[in-house]
Amino acid sequence: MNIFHIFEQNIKKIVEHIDIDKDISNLIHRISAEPPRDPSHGDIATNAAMVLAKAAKLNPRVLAEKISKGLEQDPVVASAEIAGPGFINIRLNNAFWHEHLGEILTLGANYGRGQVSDGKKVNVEYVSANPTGPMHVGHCRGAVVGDALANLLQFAGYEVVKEYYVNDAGVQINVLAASLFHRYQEALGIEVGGVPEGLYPGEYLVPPAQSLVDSHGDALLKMPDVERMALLKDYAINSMMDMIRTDLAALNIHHDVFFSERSLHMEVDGHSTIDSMLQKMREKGYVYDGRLPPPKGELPEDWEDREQTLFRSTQVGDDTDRPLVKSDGSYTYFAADVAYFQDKFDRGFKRMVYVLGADHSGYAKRLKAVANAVAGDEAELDVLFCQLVKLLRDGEPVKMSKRAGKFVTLRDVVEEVGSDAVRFMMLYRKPEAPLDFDFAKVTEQSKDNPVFYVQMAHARSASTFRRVADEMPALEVTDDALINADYSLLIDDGELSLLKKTAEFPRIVEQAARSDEPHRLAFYLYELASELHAQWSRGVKSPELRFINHENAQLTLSRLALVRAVASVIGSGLAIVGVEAPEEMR
RNA sequence: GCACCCGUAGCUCAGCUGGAUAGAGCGCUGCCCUCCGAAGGCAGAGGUCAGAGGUUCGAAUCCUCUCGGGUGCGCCA
Repeated sequence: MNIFHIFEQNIKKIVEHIDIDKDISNLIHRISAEPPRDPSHGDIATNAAMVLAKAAKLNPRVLAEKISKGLEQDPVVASAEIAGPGFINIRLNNAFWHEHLGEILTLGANYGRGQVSDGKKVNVEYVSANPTGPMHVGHCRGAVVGDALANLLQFAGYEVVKEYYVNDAGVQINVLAASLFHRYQEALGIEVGGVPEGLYPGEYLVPPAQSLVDSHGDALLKMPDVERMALLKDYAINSMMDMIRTDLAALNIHHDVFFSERSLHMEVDGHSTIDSMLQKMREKGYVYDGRLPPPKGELPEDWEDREQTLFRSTQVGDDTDRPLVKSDGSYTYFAADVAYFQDKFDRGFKRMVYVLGADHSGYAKRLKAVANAVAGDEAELDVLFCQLVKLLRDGEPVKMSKRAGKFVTLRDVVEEVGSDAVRFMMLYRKPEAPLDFDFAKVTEQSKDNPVFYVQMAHARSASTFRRVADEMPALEVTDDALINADYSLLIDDGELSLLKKTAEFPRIVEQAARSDEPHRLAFYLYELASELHAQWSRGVKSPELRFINHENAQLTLSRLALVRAVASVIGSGLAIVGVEAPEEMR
């Protein structure tokens, strides 16, 4: 399906038949077949001659001559010219591209699918915002990148589970419960004054408090402390997670699994998941009691040197060993994380992807260490970091004050600019680079705005089909008719160039999936849209190039086939990105 | 002090894991509809790829160092 792979294989076969004394088996993998940067160089370029020249003791151009002879045996190869330092530029004849168009249409939504993996289980964990309040813009980027990556991997053939790690343990949840209780008392009309220092001041706890009153009345006031606290915690976590799920749904994000940190701490028959993980790790020699050197740089005020239970992560690549047990005897967040990874591994995942914010960059090493200790080379772990998003309005930074509780929520952003614009813009940059997000620009309807530009290409395709139904009612434009159209009528340079761009899709998907870089898809979609708009505009100037030709039904049909192929690929791409592919712009 | 990320056109950024003359959008200079295919298209100007070494047929890309910017550095989650 990926035509570049096909030719790469062909080239490798040809090379094996060329007489070279030296063993070249360790060089073969460096041979590549790629679209040349400059399209005038042809359809496919290969570096084979340059890679092998030394071993063959031949001038690269001489070796290239031999390889190109072999390539020209292939009936679909129109020419194979030697250029520059020894590149071979391959030009394929139109018949090849025409046949490929048929393939795109036949495969439809499956074109480009399933190329990287054969159902390997991957766990993609993303968002994982603390359930102590609504999601703010800071969460947005990781959420979108993680979701698009998961879609991409799924499309590429992995069996993907989208997972959210719910940090529903620790003191923050006690604070949340206490904050809810404060609002609960307010809702009952009890004079409690303002929200005390240290509790969450946000108003988002007011509605859950009210519904707690509706369902329980003042029953909580009479409960024993322990019982009340337990109820408040459950209630608060559930309310917050409901709120978060709603926010995520507005961004077209739906996780398969919400994994509770608290469940790792819960004891069954006297021991928890973390207990047994610790036991296992102790047997493997990764857990010991010892002292940690004080941190470098500024020493924390309450630093005390003490013996504690440590994880020997330095043995598996970390900079320092990590504490597992706090001074009050409870487990650290890190301990839960080890158990969590163990759990993922036990669930059969061969690959774990963590999408984290840039402020967690220091966490990568210890996560990898954990993976190493738990799974050895049975599973791999990748960490993706998303840099910060700078919010702008007409070029001016949007002021946010955390102290006043006046941060921009994710919901604010989605409601203002829409899920499509948010998602596309978050992907229109590589994740490790900071991102400017200007409210004014992303809602603009012009080519200045990539979301709009790509969506319009899809809408234009759809409108072409609407129009042909209107203008040429006698023409039967069915899927069958398009698949059986006479593609040999497509000979215009612009049409061929559009077709070739479309045919790059499987390759882009593969590269993006292999490198965990969903943003490549967004850029590709922009390029493809641009090709379509360009061809459309040529039709403005030269009516004989229009997709719809009233005098020539056969030509119209074959051009519509091309348009359908483009729309289909844009549709697949946008689905991965998680953005709607509209039938019309409004 | 240490670790990770970033530095490419005036601005915002791509650059296909080492390939040919480094690309796009915005901005700038021109051009293309007297609606029914301009929410668009075409062309031009604009670069010491932060700097210095190294690796090789070949470096924006890999290695080392320097400079500049960001983030994080026990018992928080």
